[in-house]
Amino acid sequence: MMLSRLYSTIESALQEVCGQKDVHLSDGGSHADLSSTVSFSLAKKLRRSPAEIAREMAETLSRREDLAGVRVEALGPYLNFHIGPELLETAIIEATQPGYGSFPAREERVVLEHTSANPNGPLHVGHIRNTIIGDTLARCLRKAGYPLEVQYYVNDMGRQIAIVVWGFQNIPDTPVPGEKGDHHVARIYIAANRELEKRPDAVAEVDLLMQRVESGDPQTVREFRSAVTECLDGFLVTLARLGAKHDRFVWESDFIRNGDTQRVLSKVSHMDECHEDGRLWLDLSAFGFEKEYVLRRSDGTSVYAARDLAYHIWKARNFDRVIDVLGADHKLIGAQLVTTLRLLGERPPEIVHFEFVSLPEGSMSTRAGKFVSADELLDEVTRRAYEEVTSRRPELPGAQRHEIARSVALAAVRYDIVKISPDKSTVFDWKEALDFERQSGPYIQYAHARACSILEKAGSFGTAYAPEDPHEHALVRHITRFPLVMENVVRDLKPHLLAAYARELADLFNTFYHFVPVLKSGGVLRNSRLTLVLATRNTLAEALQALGIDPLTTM
RNA sequence: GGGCUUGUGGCUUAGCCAGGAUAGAGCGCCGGGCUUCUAACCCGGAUGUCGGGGGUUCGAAUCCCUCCAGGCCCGCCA
Repeated sequence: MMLSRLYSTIESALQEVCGQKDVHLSDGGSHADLSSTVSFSLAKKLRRSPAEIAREMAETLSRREDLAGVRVEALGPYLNFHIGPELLETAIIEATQPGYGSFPAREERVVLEHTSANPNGPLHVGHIRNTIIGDTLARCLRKAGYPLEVQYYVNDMGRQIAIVVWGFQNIPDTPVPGEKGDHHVARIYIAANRELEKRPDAVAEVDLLMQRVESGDPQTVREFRSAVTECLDGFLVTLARLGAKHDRFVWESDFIRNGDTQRVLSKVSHMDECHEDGRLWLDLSAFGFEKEYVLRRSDGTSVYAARDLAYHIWKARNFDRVIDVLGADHKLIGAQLVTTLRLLGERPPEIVHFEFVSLPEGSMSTRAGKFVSADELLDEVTRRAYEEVTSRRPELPGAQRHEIARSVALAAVRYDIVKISPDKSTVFDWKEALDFERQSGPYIQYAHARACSILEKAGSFGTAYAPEDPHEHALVRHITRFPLVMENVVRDLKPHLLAAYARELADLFNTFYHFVPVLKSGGVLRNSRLTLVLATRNTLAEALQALGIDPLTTM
């Protein structure tokens, strides 16, 4: 908080001094805490050299009361701001407190939808990119003080589900002992698709199921519900293993049953863009959409887009900020949805799109049975983590080794996914998934565990702030930036920024650890270093928790 | 064909929206470091036309145009 307030103080001081709004203020990199390149743009206006302007501005700014505690200096054309020791000391002490990086409670109610995979087979390594991005954002939003509800939108009446139901009716099913519901549903779904390819005539039976479920035929509704529930129960187990929790599961069919879909369709029918020719569709070509946005079929049944519209109107009216995490394949439909909601005068969602995860042999497909399931991934990574823990800490009891392995595996999986910017498509790689070294979740956990170990051995100590080593200063500087990073993550909805921050903090701590003795130092130096270790430990823990990773105290 | 998006050392990637100070990392490679607070660690080295070309600018990985390559989308599916 302190640093972000300082940022705006410096910004307005600069604006006053140079008389323009854009003051080119940015992170000072390795040169300073903050720096400005405004002298370049002033140089042209004033017809004087940038360095000269910077020097004068530095003098003026140095005399300002509101910048007390900040050292301003000109280095060539650059205007550098160095935050003074008193301010840093306050920030470091703040960083030792639980909840560092959190903000006071806010009024704005937020709803975040993530994962929402079709219940026709287990979550795979593509789906969990959605889960991990979504859950990390959820944790960050909560930490940032927002009242948040996390929702899973259950697509319980799509064609895929009709195929599953048809499969349960028509495919001989031999139970597999110990098989999870979602894997069972996938087995039926894959077999049903194969069968339907052989018997195209049976497709009409699937269509009939879809009509019956929309009209509310009790028997069909029960069969759909039962298939979906079986799959969803499997999802719940996987989601729990991933550390992700939804507050509410919203069933798509509810928006048919409660009349919302009908209501939105009748509202839409009065729009200028609306056309009815048996079907009901919107012409959004004025907004750059070539394709017709069909909402109701000629047989009278609604299309996914119509139910989605009803769902989003419901969210818009009950929350102040609506966030969806969706795959890149939903970009077009998402943009159409946003445009339509705007035309209807409803609050559109902020959509976080993530690009696809594919396998080395090509794209994943539940229908074709070509996917690596999240359960498989977690099992394998946990197995490897257990091997690793056992070879490093053979003296620990088995139960504890299993517990550490579980946490390490989750850290590896979550971090491996969240560290990559969502707009990069990726290829799933077992070697990378099983890597517990640098730029991994376990690496950051390890730094945390090391800090814990020092603090445990230290016993009680007095708080102090007297950094002298460059490694200490670097650590201090990074720790004080944490609240700014959290603010950026929830503003821009970019969880990978937090992943990068945590890894950098671990890097700096490990270097500090190597070069700077803590327990062996004495007097105020020892207390100062222990305070810094405590601040690091706490900041790492806060960041790890926001990433959904357990801050292990030993590993 | 049209739209969206990505292209940064051998591989993976940050930085790009809000243009500036030697383009950061990791893996792999080469060479070092455990009688010292947990070596899942640390230090040093080699490796870069920031996809190609043009433009804007005092200054471009970053902005604009264009071309090339990959991914996604373009259904009365979800």
